[in-house]
Amino acid sequence: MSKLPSKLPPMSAVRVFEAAARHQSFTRAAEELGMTQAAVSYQIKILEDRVGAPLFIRLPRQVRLTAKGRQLAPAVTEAFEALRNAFEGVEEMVQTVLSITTLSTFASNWLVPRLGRFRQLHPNVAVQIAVATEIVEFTQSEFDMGIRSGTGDWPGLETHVLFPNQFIPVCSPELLRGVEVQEPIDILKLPLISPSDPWWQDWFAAAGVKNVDLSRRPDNSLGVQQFEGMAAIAGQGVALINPFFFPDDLASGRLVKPFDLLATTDRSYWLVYPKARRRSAKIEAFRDWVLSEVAGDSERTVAAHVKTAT
Amino acid sequence: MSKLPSKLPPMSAVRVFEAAARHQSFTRAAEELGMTQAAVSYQIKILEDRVGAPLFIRLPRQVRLTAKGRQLAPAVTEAFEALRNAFEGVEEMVQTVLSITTLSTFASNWLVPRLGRFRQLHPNVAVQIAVATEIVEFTQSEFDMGIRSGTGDWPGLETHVLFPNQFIPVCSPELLRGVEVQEPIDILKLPLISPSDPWWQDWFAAAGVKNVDLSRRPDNSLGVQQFEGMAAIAGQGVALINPFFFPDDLASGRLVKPFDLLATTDRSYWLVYPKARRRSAKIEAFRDWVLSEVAGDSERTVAAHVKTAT
DNA sequence: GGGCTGGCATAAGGCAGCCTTATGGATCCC
DNA sequence: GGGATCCATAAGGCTGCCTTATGCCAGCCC
Repeated sequence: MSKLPSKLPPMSAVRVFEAAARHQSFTRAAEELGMTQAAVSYQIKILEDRVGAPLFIRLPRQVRLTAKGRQLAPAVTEAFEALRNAFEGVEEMVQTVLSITTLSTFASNWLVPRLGRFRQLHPNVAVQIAVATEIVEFTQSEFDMGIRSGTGDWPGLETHVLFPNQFIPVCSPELLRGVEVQEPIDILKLPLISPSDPWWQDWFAAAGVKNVDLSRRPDNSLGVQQFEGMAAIAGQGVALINPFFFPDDLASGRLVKPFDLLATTDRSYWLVYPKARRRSAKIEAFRDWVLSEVAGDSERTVAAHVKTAT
Repeated sequence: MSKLPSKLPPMSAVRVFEAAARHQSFTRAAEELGMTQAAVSYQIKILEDRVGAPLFIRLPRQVRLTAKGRQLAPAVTEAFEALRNAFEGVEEMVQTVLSITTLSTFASNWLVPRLGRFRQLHPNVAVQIAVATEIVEFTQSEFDMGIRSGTGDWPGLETHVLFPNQFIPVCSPELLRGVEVQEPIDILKLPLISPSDPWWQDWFAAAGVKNVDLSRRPDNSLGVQQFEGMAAIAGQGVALINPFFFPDDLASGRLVKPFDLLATTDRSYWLVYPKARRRSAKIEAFRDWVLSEVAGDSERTVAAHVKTAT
């Protein structure tokens, strides 16, 4: 006798009732719902049994709501209208909002500067960018896509490689003035922005310089390539950066490469998203756009190399 | 691209989502809905596929709504609340309102005078009485029960006989004053309330009086036994009435029976209702009460006969 | 008035969707 | 570290729902 939430009747039957009440006709309700008239009749009967009273009076060639039916119909229609609105709102959000988790420098030095072009291509998609320093699990977050650095073996994810994780020392042209830098080892004459960055060891190794001890150098480590690049541009020292992130600064000469030697790694930057959602229109759109931008980068890089070669 | 009403997702899944969102837990939602946790997980996944985005983030030992889920949950809960209210309202109406179609005299001279006792027995049931002169089809109306006169062969209906349709001439004692009424045929010395009533023929036949011509008498026919009884009480003539309808008037002597001869018919009064709804509590209550009242009538009738016999 | 049409009811039958059981993984807690 | 809690997933069975087919009833039209 307590106030049990009085189990709701089967929702499928309620939905059929709603349509039938609106149309005052089982046949037309069946059409709207894409099922047969017999199915509507069946579902209405289910509901009437459940409620314990007829909801329609069966007249020749038509049905009419009973008092109980009339009491029920407006509330049910209203409730379904609310549900429809709610789901439409969410579905619009699903289609138009694309949230992506990225790495800091990728966001600031690659993605954000280009986003305007994506907006022009897809004005109906709003991109929400979240910067994360650690890899974000899709199962434990609500991002649609992600930019990651790694080797690309993430089970369950669709992956697209963007460009390699490679490093080259850069600095401002002013920093080199008056300093003789002929061999890679000469770099050590200059201040390093992040001497504790392990990739320095790799670069020196690639340059044939062994046993470099950087541990005693003052560590100004900024942690984020973007800031290291900015520090280098400001003449504060030599930074080890990924040239993909500083194309304009390299092209304009704000940053110069004392040596054309790249330290490569086994890691790359990847665009990833859950395999299960690879069919989503907004995800396809963003993926295609990112890949086309990357392709443009490569062309420009090739062009730059050609120019350098001449 | 037009504004299609964007098909709603399966309602069963929505209902599960509503409970899960409220509890922030699949397990507790399953308990509420009386199903297993696996079923909840399954239905949520259905809905997420349908919506195209996750609605819950799966965290260790708990789930949390995503932004989309949070957008959806309140509206869905509200809609279901409205549905619950609507169905509760109707169900209360179903349980507490009993509508019955009756014959006019049965209502005025039998049912209404006794209804107070039913109300005392079942204060939570409100009886709505509708008087109809013709038989009302249950399939084309919304009555719970009916009082009918007939032979009781109505397919699909549960029937309970109440009392026979039988007739006896009655009049006010004043009408007999100074008139010699020894034999049935003497009735003809008195004015008849409804001489065109065919049952008069049957009564005279039962009394052994043949070929009575009442066609030339003025027809004051009132059509309704109740009124005919009232006219008789007022001394306007002899009425042919069913004694079950005038127990008090007969007991008090406001109406007297010149002869103790009943004209019987093959018809009776019946309490009927659709077989399909025979389990309804209010119907059972009303049926039991009516039958007990009828049983009381019979006892009183027997008592009266005994008294007459002594 | 007889055929035709439109609308709902009902029976039979088949398939799919839903639910259950069982298990595994992950984390929290004692 | 072991147990408990909570969710995901696979396998499998059953039931519920939908379809097809048919019937009935009443109105309509020629």
